[in-house]
Amino acid sequence: MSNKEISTEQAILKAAKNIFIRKGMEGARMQEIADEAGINKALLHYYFRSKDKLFEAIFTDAILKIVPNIMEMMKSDLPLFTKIELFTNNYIDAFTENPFVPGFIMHELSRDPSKIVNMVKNAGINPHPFIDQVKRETESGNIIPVDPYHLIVNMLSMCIFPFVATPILINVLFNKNADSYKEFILQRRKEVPHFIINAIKKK
Amino acid sequence: MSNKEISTEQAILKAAKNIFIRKGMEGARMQEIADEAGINKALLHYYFRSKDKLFEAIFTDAILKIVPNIMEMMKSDLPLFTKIELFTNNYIDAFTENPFVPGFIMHELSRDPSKIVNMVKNAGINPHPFIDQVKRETESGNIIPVDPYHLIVNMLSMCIFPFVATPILINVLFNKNADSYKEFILQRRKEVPHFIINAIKKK
DNA sequence: GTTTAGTTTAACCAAATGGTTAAACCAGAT
DNA sequence: ATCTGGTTTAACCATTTGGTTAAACTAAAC
Repeated sequence: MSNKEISTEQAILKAAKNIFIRKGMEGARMQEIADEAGINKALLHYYFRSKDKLFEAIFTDAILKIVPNIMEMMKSDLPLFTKIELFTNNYIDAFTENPFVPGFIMHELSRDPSKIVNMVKNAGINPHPFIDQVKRETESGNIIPVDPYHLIVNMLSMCIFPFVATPILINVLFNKNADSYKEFILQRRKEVPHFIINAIKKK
Repeated sequence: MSNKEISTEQAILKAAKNIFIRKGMEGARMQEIADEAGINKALLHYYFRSKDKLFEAIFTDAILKIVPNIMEMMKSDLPLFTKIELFTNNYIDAFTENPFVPGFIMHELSRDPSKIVNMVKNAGINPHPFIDQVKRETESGNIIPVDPYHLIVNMLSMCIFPFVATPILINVLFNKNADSYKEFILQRRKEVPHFIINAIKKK
């Protein structure tokens, strides 16, 4: 495997990522990807065999950017408020570094839900330790009572949605000021856990 | 315009809605829509001229299901906590009645952001009365200090995301139990404003 | 019955699409 | 120089796609 081969393959992956993110699986055209990679279209098939397989490579890479360490946090014995901070910070950090991922996954979620569902399940995500902990804290009277399922969904919502809705937020909320939006996203890291903890903290 | 014509047009719209929601604009095939409507494909062009125009009709209808009365709420003089309840309840009710809308809009948001941005702006959505109100309440010391932009985004996130992420939630959180998910969605109407108000209410 | 306007059909069209093929190219080894 | 294996190319392929066309159909009006 020569150095030149890695370069062509990487060029394809990079171009495919750009096009698939912008156009989705159905909207992306192999010729377009080849053009962006600066190669002959037949090479896409030489290296990746089919459009499906190329897409799979990009998509799997995207998913793997967010799933792995969430599990460790879910299983740990850390205090609830610390967990909430870790959970939200982990997600927001991962999305800040890879801002295309949430929109990409949500886009594919409507096109082919089973694939994403299987990948998330195969990653072994198990929310029950966290759910049990929220229940215990509620029963002990340590927090304002909250249904753990709603708490999880609220946390996910506030982490993911702002990245998915970027164009709307920039244009409607921030008057087309992308810098304001960036500043806003940086603040999310602190504001989201703060908001969530305030919602359940006894005073 | 005969009764028969309305029927063919409606059959097309109904079938197109189903297919566009499932497949998106790029993934939907005119022959497939025709098959589902039980008509000859040429009729799609006879009635709607092109795939774009047919899609436009479906999409505009979807957007109009959620935008209009949010404006009235934003401009009113109601107390902040009441507004939060109205805002979240309005959204959740609209999505409960039209569960395809959030996913459909999010899907199109990645494909063609400018269209959605323009539609939302043309609807005259102006968040500033609400933003000003949150600022006043914060300065008066009536609520826990919260940045109004983050508050708005949190509210939108918690209203919209659970509908977009339906397949993930049903399969990962609710063990494929669609009835549990439905129950969960019904609870959202009360849980979301409750959570939000708890987060900013002084105790 | 004929005429008319609207609706529908089957056949057709040109372009686009993902993919295939075989030859040319390249560089290292002999 | 030739051989070899890997890479790349241009041409080609069959199918699909959104759209067009002209004829057939339908029902109401006269």
